[in-house]
Amino acid sequence: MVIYNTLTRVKENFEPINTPFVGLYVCGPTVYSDVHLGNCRTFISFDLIYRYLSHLGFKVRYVRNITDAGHLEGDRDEGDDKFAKKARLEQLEPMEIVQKYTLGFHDVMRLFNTLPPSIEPTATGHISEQIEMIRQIIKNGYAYEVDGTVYFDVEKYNQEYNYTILTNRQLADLLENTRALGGQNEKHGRLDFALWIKAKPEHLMHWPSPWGTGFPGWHIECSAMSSKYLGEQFDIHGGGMDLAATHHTNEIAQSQACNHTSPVKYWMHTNMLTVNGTRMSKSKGNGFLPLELFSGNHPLLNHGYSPMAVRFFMLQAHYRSTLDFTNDALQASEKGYRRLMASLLLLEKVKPSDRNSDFNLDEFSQRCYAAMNDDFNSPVLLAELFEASRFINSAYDGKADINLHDLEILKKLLHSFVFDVLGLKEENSQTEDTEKLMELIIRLRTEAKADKNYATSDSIRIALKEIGIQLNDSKENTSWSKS
RNA sequence: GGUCGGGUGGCCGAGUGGCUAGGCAGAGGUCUGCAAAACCUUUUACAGCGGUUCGAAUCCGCUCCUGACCUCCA
Repeated sequence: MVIYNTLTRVKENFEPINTPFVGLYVCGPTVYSDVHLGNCRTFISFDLIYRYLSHLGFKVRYVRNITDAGHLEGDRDEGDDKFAKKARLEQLEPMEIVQKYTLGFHDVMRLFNTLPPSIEPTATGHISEQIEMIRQIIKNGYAYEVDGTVYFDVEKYNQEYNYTILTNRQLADLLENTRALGGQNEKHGRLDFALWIKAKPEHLMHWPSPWGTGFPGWHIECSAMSSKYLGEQFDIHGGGMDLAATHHTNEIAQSQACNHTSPVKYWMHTNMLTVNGTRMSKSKGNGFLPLELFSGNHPLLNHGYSPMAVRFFMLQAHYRSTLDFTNDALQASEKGYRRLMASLLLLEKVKPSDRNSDFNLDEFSQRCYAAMNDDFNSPVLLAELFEASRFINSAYDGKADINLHDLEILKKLLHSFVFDVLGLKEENSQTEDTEKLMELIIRLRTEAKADKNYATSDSIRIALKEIGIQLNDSKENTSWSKS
């Protein structure tokens, strides 16, 4: 299996540090507002990665943090804490904000059928670990304190290590291009960033520390928590591409400065979700909320899309490509998703043949694994699955053969890839009452049709269509589905 | 300005030297009281110019367009 490593900018063979164990750390959300769809894409991408690694038999410890403290507005190191600011706005305690949006995040993740991480640590729950790490960095000579605030000394660090290793930029260029930002008069260097920030009296969230009362800088939490749960060196660290240049660059620097080891073997970055070609982001205000998407309550949407249709939409693009979010594209995915699921249902009804199978299962299986082994290429996997889908439909029609042995293998294989690896699931969970009511309505309509009372049968069909129920007439019977 | 990507058929989106990606839409067909749904078959492509090669969407050069990061964001 190969994984594209941002660190080296090539696909590398995946060899865990301590196989079969795999340490996977993903930067989670900052829970001061609703997660938007772009955030979800990253977590769905890493859900796929987590699922596939597990499917291959790796024992994965998946750590995804919750940032619930210390995340500043802008890069002004004397800025407001995002939680405190939002809390004042909503007249709530900061931890109420954290609780509200953490629960909302989990709800959305559940709807998208993502597996929960093995550990979901919070920044506020690891203040002492962060303080300890900062102390060690100061002790090692890569940070300094100014009036209760601790800064990381980037230029000092860069004398011994390569600060810009992840983005391959020149430090000199960065120095030239850095704007005049807050806290500059305290900092020794323009690129220095805060590890610990002195709390002003009005700050709601603060903790005691060797440097006085304050709160941690954004980047230190991930360094502290990843090393605590995965060790000083672990296999995979992931996040959105937007985090690479600043957050992840600083994480590497902090860990190196603290432990003198490169913390991560494979850095993986997911690309952005775009709307009309522009990145979906909180600050631009062009973000979709998942619930708007599910309900269709948004000016850009014709109707609501189910979580699985959206998940399918995201899986149809590779995680390192930008993905453009349009109504047409979603509609296409919705239909494709239904088609795939329909053929899986049909597979259960395929009758095994005595003759040789017309489907080469070995080759099919190999192609599926080859797709995923090539840096988790889910679009190619889906293309393979649609080949199987076409075969299933033919076999169901009696136009192709599959023997009992192969049929069982095919079922197992498809279930593994569709449900376990891609994390898709059947959504048509109807209540018993609905099921019985629909049986009744369909029976009445069938009777009307038998009497050639087409006015009645057609009006039933049209009325159901209007409330979103599609009747599917076939030779033998009538079934229904949500349209 | 610096760094790194991308430009693929009506839309989305894979593919990195020769072999139909796939999905949706369109067209034709099967089925049907009509229709829808479903299924089957199927047309349209690699931004432009030049080069390397027996052969390039794929490698190289130039041009144009475009995105991300460099400032909080997955």
